[in-house]
Amino acid sequence: MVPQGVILTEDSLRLAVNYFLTRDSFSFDVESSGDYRDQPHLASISWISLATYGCCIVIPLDHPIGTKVIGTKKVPMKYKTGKKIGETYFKAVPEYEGPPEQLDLALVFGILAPLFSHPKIVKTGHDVIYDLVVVSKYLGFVPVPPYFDTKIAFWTLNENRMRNGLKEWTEERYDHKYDFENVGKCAESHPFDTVAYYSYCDSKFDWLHYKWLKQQIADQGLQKIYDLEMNILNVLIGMRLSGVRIDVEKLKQLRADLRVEVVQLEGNIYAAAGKKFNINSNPQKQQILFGKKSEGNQGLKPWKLTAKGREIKDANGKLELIHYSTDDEVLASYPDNPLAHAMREYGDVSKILSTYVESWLGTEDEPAKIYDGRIHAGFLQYGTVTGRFSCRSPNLQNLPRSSSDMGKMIRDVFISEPGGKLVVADYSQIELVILAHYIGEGKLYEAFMQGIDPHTMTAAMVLGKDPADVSKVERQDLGKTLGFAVVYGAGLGKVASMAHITFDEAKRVLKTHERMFPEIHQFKQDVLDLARSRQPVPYITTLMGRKRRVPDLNMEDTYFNRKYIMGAERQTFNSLIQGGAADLIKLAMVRLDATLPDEAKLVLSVHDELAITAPDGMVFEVENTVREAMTGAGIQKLVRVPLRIDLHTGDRWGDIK
DNA sequence: TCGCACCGCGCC
DNA sequence: AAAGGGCGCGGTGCGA
Repeated sequence: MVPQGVILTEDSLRLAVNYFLTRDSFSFDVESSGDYRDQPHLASISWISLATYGCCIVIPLDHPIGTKVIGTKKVPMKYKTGKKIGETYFKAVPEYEGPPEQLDLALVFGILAPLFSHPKIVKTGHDVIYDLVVVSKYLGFVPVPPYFDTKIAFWTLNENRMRNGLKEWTEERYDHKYDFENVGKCAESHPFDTVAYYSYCDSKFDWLHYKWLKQQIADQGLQKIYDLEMNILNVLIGMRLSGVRIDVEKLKQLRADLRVEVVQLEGNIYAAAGKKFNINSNPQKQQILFGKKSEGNQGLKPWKLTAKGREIKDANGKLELIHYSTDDEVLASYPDNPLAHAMREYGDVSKILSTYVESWLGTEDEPAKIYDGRIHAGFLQYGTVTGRFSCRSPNLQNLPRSSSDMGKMIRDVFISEPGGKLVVADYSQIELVILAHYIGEGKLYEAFMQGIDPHTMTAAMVLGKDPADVSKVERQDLGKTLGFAVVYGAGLGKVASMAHITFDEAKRVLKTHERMFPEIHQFKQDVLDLARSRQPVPYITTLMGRKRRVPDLNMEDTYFNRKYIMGAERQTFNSLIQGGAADLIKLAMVRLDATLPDEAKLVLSVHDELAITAPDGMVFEVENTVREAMTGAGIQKLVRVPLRIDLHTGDRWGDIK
């Protein structure tokens, strides 16, 4: 007889695990507790549940309370952040009986170990990387692949759907709701039986979804891309566990310096405005900049609408000051206004201080994002519609670039492991490589084959010059801008402002581009036609078979729909390119993980860039491994244009580039 | 008090 | 005539 439900004895646990060991797959889920539940490498585990064919067990490990209410007690009131409101405010909460005696944690993981180390049994979960990282700590090893992730599977099947949570899908597919109190957020405060049922359902339904998803992935031709995603899980677990090392002292010094600077810049603003106001408030900025001079404001003429403002204008609504933008482009358009100037200076520094310094170091209310001298950011596979990773807690994919002073200071805080170096490699022109790969013969392709910089080639063709005669500015303004225009679908206005030319000039430039690169424009049209030929929902597939569905491509062509259709066309084409680049970097990561020496670690992935920390004595070996992983034959075979990387090695991220 | 919309902005 | 693809996050201000 195989046990079911709550497991409180060693015998029943052993019986259950013996049964699980005879199956080919199981799903599992952990409930964590403590202050670090959003940091899986630190989280404490209080429950674990497992489900497979005909069996679902729930193992409480450290639940503090029972089920029966025996009275009420008063506890200090707290904000959701965990901070106490004060010593004098209390609220009454139910008091529960003591919990049943629970199995010893070490014993449980000792018994579960053969299951998690089994090389044939699939371990599945919902956002399973979290659970895999949590149990790694208790098992003493990272669970052995193969893995399956139901969240990533749902996303692979429909990357546009925003709500891919286990709860949403369980309600949708089984019309079953089991979480009425957000138990997962704070399991330890809920009665024993409630958590037991919750944990049971998490595993049980994950298991049911798994069986369905597995088939769907295969049926929809997505096996190859899904396998790639699953192969990366192991890499991401490693990145999450090791994190990236931070020079905390340097960061604290930077905080001190920037705080002083921000105070000074605030003072400049108040002086220029002639009064104090909240500089971070847009409405107040709009009032002061654009309000009447006679009322003590600057009386500047607003000219750029915000997104909301454009919407209102389109609907013939009434425009007010709050619908006009105060962004940097606008501020820069008043070069003679001291307040606008002061605001620009302040914006730079305060943004960097709050986003990259204060929030990492933490405040009284917000916990720091640095633990043990490392940042353990989360790289999410299901975070984008194109197949790229997103990154959060904190986002390490949007640090200011080291070409600016501020960016250099921030990136200098990222350091290698002691006695090692950071090796950073990025693909050069990856998006244009993919474009040229698809188009084949043509000037862009030729440029790559001859080793000519593609932006230079673009500028040369549009200007009717030899590439050797193209100036730096022409390459940057014209070549690069047109590259963006192609890949992102930029319009006239954007091209004009990016290339620093007039509207009419932009029009001519785009016309010339179309004449000189007809194959690019033809290819765009072909991509859209192919996508539209797929019905009921149009889609494209990337280099490795990833799908991007674009329902709006189907909209009826009316005046009002026009902008949505054109937006959908830009998304479609960009997804082909951006998604292909994502395929390549993900494949490179898998290849790298398989060949990198144990002493070196992949620590960052930023779209087309990888960073690895390597011991001093192994730098040369690691560099070669990275080069082979990113450009070797096994990956080069995917594109007919040579893949190239720029590779740099240094002590700090800021040293590089 | 909190969740959300909105703005603005950092990156590729 | 006009059209910027993909993210996460900090801050403000509003309304539930």
